Amino acid sequence: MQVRGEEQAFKGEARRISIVDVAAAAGVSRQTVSNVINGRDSYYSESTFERVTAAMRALGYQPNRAAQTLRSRRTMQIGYHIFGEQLESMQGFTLHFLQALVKAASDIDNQVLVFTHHGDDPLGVFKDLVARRTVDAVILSESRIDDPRARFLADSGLPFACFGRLAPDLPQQWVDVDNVAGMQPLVDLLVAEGHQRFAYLGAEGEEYWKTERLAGFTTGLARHGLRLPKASVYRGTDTAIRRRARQLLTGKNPPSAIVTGSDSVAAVVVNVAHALGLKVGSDVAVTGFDGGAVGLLTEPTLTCARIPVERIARELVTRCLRQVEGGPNDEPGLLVPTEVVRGGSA
Amino acid sequence: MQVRGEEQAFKGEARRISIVDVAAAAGVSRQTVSNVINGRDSYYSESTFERVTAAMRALGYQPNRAAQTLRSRRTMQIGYHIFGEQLESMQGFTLHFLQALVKAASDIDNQVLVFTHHGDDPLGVFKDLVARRTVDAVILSESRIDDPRARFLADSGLPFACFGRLAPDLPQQWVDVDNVAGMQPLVDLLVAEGHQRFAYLGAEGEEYWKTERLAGFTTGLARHGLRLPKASVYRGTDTAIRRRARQLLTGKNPPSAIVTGSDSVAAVVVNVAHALGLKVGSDVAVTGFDGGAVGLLTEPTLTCARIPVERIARELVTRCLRQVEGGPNDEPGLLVPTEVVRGGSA
DNA sequence: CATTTTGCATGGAACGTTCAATGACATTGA
DNA sequence: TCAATGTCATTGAACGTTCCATGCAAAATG
Repeated sequence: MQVRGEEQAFKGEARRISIVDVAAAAGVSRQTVSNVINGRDSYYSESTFERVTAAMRALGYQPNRAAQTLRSRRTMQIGYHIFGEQLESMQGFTLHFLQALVKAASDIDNQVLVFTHHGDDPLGVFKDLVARRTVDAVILSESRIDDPRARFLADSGLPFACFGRLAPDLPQQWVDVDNVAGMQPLVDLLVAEGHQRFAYLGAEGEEYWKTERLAGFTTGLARHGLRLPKASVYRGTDTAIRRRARQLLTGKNPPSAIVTGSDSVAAVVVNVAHALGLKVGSDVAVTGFDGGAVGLLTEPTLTCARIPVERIARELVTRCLRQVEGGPNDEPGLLVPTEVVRGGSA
Repeated sequence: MQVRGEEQAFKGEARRISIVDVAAAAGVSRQTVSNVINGRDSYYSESTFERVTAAMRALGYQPNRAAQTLRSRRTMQIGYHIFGEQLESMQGFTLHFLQALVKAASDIDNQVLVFTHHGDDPLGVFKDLVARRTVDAVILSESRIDDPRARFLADSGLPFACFGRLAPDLPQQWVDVDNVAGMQPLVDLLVAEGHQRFAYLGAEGEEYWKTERLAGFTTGLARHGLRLPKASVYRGTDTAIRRRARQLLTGKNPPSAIVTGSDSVAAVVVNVAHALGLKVGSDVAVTGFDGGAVGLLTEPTLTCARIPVERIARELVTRCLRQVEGGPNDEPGLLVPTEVVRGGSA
């Protein structure tokens, strides 16, 4: 029926060493080893701890996840759901965040399972997830204010948290970047450098973060008593941005600083400036918003507001797991401040 | 010690319905239900199959993964390892492939766990993976000819497969795009359209696929008795590509078709052509190589050689799992042909 | 007819861990 | 002194499934 290889054969497989082997080696019981593993430190003495850990190391023992899960009902796995139809401009960022998430999870001994919907039923994946309990919690990316995925998970009782805003009746389960406040330190920096004439360029589209970043910039300027003329603000496609940047920089009374809504837009602007023979950083300042790989590939590197993906990932993971443990769940949604990355472009 | 929420409390939790509930409802034994679930069709009759499936549906039963894993030693999970330091240009593609992988895995009831190395020990993740058996197999991206990860996994006995080439002593475990042959149909297409003067632009770097695509293009031309002058070939950064494209298109005797090594390079070329007032597709033809989201965002959309990520993902998954099942493992590494996507750019 | 095979079904054991209850012994307090 | 408390450790049971061996009637075989 079932063809079998040589080394892989089910029976022939060397019996994996288990907790009882460790117990025997250390001269204690199963449960004591278990207690040591799970750090229930009031249940064992210093000396047994030493002996047990020594035995574990000596035998190269690692607890079996399936057995732990079966008994404790914790999978130590977190689901991460991404959309199928991601904008090209978002893909780099999504991967960047995914890495941070994997890191944050593994720091507390959890792993990340990736899901994406396919087929007609966008919630199908989640139904399965709920029924089989193959993850302890779920993290959603790009959540909208009224996200059907969040709604479904809330109803089903599976703990979750979102990267993005969420409806006010689910006030606890989201973490997002503070786009508005995030612009302030950049503005402060530019003003301190003596810049007076500003322009803003951003990607087209009605996503809230795009409008927020622009809003953050204008209020940031207002704090310094400066105002941004309508003509100095533009949002459009990459090509349009390119054209517009050239216009701005070659026009009379050009801006001394161009603030952008994302690193990729900033990269385009840097390119245009170069093409015009301008020295970015001295002739004209350019700032970005993201802090991913793009900003490191420009010449000079970008000065930008960096989205602290590590912090956000950590925050999402802990929020999820707090729910899993049934801990208090009364913290509000969280707006995380950005960090200023000082590159050479401003 | 451990604070508990109301609904989440461990004891208070409604007992999940298990295989014995289904067995009782259907009036058969545990084992029979198990046989039905696992499709061991020679062990049950048509009528019991009906009753059992009816009972499963009625109770909303889904087998518990942890219990299955514990007993059968199969996690139904595949690990996917990505590098931390991915080039910006690769990120979009990596995510694209990840989605295909998740799809391919879930089609055969498997899930994908993502790993990335962090810290000093790049193989640490894999050690853990091997010891805890939290996945049945691993898929590696961007494997090099002599990849230490592959070497380690081969030694440890954990089944794996790579997206990319691999050393000849591990001849079975890789799948890759046929970059050389992939260019041929594009060339055929362009020649059939009457193009005679070609140019090639590609990204800088020594990765084998970059040189292969260029090689594929020149041999493709050779088949039609055409030769590509040295001056018509260029590889460099985005900015350099932009400059070079402008040179080519504004020079005398400009190429009627510009073939590129990737969609993102093609997008840049399309941009330049637009800026020069040329109509892409009629004034000048441009082709890409990838078939991801980038090519759909240009105007017109790109004609390109599409990397069949779905096929590659499927192929990798089946190769892994065949090893897991101990089946024959004697197929050689696989070069997958590309598909031509006819956009408006050529 | 006796025997083997086939089709279908069953119950006990095991996978490796954590939960829950209990125990032995030393220390503290009245 | 005796009970109460605290510290450390142990044992039996359970989590929910699949493996393994076995059973039994009907069908096929010699």
